[in-house]
Amino acid sequence: MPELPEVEITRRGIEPLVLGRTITRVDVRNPNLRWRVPRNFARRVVGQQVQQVLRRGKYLLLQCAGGWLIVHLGMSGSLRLVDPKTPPREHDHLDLVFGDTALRLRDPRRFGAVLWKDGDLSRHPLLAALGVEPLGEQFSAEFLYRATRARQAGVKQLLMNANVVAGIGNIYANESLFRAGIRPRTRAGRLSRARCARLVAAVRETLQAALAAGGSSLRDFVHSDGASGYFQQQYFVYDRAGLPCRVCGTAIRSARLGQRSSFYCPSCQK
DNA sequence: CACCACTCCTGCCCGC
DNA sequence: TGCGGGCAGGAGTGGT
Repeated sequence: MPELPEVEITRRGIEPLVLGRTITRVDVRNPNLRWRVPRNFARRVVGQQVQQVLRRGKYLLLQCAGGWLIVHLGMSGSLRLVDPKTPPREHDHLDLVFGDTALRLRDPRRFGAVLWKDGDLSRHPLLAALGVEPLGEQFSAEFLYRATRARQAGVKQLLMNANVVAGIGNIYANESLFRAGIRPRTRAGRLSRARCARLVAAVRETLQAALAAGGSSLRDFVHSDGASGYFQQQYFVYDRAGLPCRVCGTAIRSARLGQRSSFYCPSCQK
């Protein structure tokens, strides 16, 4: 599923092809996404020129002359650049057409979203409360230490709290905690400064490694319509319950934590 | 506030 | 072989 690295790779992939271009047509084949695409969507968006392609957490943001397009891929969404004449396949719900090329959203589960916001984006309710970027400078050991004080929840739940750090999903929360040697259930408020530092470094390394893996497949990822979807990686713990830890061989354990499946190595993580 | 359960939806896997 | 049931999963929403 699209986690932050996939969203960033998508951003990099579409940026050179949509930057400076004007939306000439919008085809909404199925408006029933996370939030229903309004009837006046096309009217507001056609004629807009894309000035910047940004990412905030897992939101893709296309800044246009008169407003912003906000795109979220949910858990099964993907954006591809296609020839607008290419017949849409099942689940290809929406096209943003830029003359001879189109951004096509496919999203079988329809947890994704496409929104238009007139004018300014600051204080938009979806973005206003988002925490720091995990790959940004503000996500530091000291930041995490302060953010975790007096928190009773497990550190994994805190890592996945977008109001603290934006865009860390279940897979990378699990993987980052493995890299940091910290168990998912560890109470956030009990983490030492040193462990916070290790965790911050681990999150960065994990996301960067995924970005590097995705970067190499960027061309396919963005251009080919037939490809299966997101880049595959080898995970240390995610979805590996019962399998041997890649580092020490101990069986990976799974546990339910805050409605989410968690995976950890009982030997490598304490 | 902090935390939790619930919700949207489909593909996939399992058991019968 | 086909079908029903259960489940995963991002993140907003609403309740305690």
